[in-house]
Amino acid sequence: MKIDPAKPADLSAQIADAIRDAIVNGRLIVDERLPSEAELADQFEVSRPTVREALKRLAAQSLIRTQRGATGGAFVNRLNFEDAYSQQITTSTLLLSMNAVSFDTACEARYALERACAPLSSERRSPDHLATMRAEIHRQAQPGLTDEAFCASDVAFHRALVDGAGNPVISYQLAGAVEAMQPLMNMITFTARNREEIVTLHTRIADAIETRSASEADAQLVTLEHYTRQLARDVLAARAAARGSAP
Amino acid sequence: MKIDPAKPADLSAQIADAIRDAIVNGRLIVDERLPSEAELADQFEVSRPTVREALKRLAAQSLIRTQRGATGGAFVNRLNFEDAYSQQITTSTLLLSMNAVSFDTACEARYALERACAPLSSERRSPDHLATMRAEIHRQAQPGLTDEAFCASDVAFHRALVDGAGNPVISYQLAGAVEAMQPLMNMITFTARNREEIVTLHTRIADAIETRSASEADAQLVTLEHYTRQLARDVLAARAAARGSAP
DNA sequence: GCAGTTTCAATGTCAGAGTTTTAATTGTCT
DNA sequence: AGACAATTAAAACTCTGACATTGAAACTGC
Repeated sequence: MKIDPAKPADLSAQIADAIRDAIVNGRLIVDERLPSEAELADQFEVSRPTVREALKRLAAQSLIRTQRGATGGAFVNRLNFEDAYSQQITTSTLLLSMNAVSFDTACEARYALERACAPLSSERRSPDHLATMRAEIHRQAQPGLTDEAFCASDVAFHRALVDGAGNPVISYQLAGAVEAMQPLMNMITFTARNREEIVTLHTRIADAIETRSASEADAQLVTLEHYTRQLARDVLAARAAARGSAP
Repeated sequence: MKIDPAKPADLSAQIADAIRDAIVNGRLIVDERLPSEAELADQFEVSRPTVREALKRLAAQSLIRTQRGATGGAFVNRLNFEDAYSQQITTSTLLLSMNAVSFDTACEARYALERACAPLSSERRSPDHLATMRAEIHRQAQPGLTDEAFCASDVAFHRALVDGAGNPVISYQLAGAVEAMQPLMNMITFTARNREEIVTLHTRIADAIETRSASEADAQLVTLEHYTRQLARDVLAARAAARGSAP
């Protein structure tokens, strides 16, 4: 872990890569303390600011945490699901917004993955998950709700559905897909009439999960997917028409 | 974007957050150039090294890229799927290895998500994807293959299956789940006898995808999942027994 | 024995300077 | 005029050295 050929790229990037490698390959274990910045600077034969830049890179990925004081230093971080969630959500959001992924593609991915956990959720959901779903449905039926709040509630509902599967890996994988779509969903502003339809479908899904009928849940998710994608097509077509005539 | 209360945490973290916010919320667009380090230091009223640490944090997440020279500077990066893949794979790998996620849980997640894209893959797979799957199956049947190479080929096979769905969002979401499991898979070293069984199942899956029979592909994936999980249980039980008697 | 104080090593931050890279500009030659 | 070479300038990259801040451990006084 002392390799550092001064040839190609930034020193801080090379150092960060070396340390990251050591962590991923298990040469550095969780909660182990790295050498102090001064010692690292010595080892890699660079200055302390350069080492610090490398450490900041790792901190940005939640691979290490730092602590000040006499017994402080940089420690290998135990990556928790929460940190991973938020990273994944930012990344997914940017991927969707910057790569011009069509709403249709994102929608397909989301529902494909969500349907995958419907059977598991039917089997394992706790009363708590059901209560959350019911509460969100109730909120979605309130007439005064803003579009943003409706979409947030929509996300919460689907998240409860996913979490009901009781598999943190699936929850993690899906967090990005579901939450990252919220801004796109907001663009397809739902009218009051749309909401009724969606609340109906959500209710049927919750019913199916409650009675543990996986196939029914799947069927209702398919309906919801088709409905959402059709809605998006209509909105986009209307906008295209408006752009064609008005301006 | 000039907020910076000197109260709670690292300045570099605060600055990085501020800029990240600006990017995510679209106040900074792709390929837009940030102010130079000196100008940023001026704006935020900190020193240049502090600004640099903040920029390195963002660079670690592929949110910006930097370029030297007269027209250089920091530019908002267009996040591409490749960068997102590798980030996701590191994160997933660490999540699995450090959080003591059971092999069973990881396996369940992987196959649940993979089954979700079997119908799409059946419908859309190109001859190219089929060829890759066949080639990997052929490689897996070679007797001299090391365990590591077998597992790598296994990953390549499943990746082709996922990519066949033609949905980059799904591919991205699954890259972590599939590739991150490789180290775990390596621990469950396959004997030659196991390989035969797996090659048979892979062949059936490829056949099903080729003939576009989604239900058959799904059924074979279920079989493969059960087989893999049973295998893992056996290996773990054997190890537990060995630990109970020998040492 | 315990409360308060001091010590000290570590990170956080700063100022200033030199180095390297890169592109645009300028100048010269054909 | 157009093509190639030299100059210039802006920017990131790196270093040195210093000071500030923090927090636990050692130490002191009672």
